Amino acid sequence: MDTTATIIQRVREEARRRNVRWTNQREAIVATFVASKDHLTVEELHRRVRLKDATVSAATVYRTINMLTEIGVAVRRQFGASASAAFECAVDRDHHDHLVCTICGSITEFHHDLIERMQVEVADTHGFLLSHHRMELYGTCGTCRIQVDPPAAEDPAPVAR
Amino acid sequence: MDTTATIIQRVREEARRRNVRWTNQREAIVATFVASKDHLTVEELHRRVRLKDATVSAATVYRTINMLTEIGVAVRRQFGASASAAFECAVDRDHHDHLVCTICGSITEFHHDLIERMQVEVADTHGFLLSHHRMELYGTCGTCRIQVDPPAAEDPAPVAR
DNA sequence: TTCCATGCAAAGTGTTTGCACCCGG
DNA sequence: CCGGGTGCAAACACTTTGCATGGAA
Repeated sequence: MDTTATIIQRVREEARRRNVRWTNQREAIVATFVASKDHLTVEELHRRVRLKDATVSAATVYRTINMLTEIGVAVRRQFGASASAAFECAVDRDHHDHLVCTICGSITEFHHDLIERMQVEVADTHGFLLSHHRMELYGTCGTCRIQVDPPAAEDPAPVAR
Repeated sequence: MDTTATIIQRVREEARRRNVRWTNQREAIVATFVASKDHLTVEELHRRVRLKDATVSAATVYRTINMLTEIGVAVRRQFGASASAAFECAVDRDHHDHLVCTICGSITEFHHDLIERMQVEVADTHGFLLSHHRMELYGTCGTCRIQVDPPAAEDPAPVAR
């Protein structure tokens, strides 16, 4: 089990190895990022970092998150048609895909080994050497289903599409 | 089997039903779009439309492709980290997912029923009511594998990047 | 002291929109 | 004619980048 501090330490060492300087801004950004367990947009990450150090600019957050993505500490995601990218910390995390609620936007992670194996098979069948994939399932989460679909539904069914 | 003309006719009727006017620009854009069997960006579609009618603006292509997407004639896709969206004609096409070659960018469509069923199952397990999904498999296509991985490689390997 | 990193603002990209004019129904 | 459609340019949202300055090593 890695504490936030341990992860930061690791990133710091990786940075040193690459002759990347360790600044206060990076410390603040990385600390905030690895402490966040959800999927963050740059804007949200910037907002949280500002609480610690109000001088950090958005440009630096972008530069830092890109650096973290390059060294494999962050993973970039792009959900739905949302314009902005979301990032999640990749340290000590296994590969997974996402279920996205189209009502409330909540994100649930899942891993399905058989699907993964079949994806390799599909790639194989078409002569592709699979390197990675992107799979997002969109729908209505349990909580929203209850609110959208009241228990005693007497309304005519909505037109399918 | 539907000819391009038949499809245009259908779109035209759908437009009339919605009190959407049929202009020369729309005729040109829709005709070009349904005749294209590949995945087009707006820029590429605009380029092709201009060959027929040089006065059509990009704004109109955006407005028209958005209209086509709304009425279900076009489907918007977003491959990889590419900034621009790709559109494909949805008329007379069944649902499918994509294999994308990360070397040459070629796109292969596929459908795997078992995967689809398991996706529903995954959603179910997490209390989600699945509405749609997005699945793209990235890798190296057969053609590129041969060129990237030459049978008898005598050249020094290029620096990875 | 040497460069990399930063903040700022400007530039870039892909897409949307306000507006005056145009034209299909 | 009437109201939606169009071209143009400006606005937009997100992200990157040039530049002068600042700070880590």
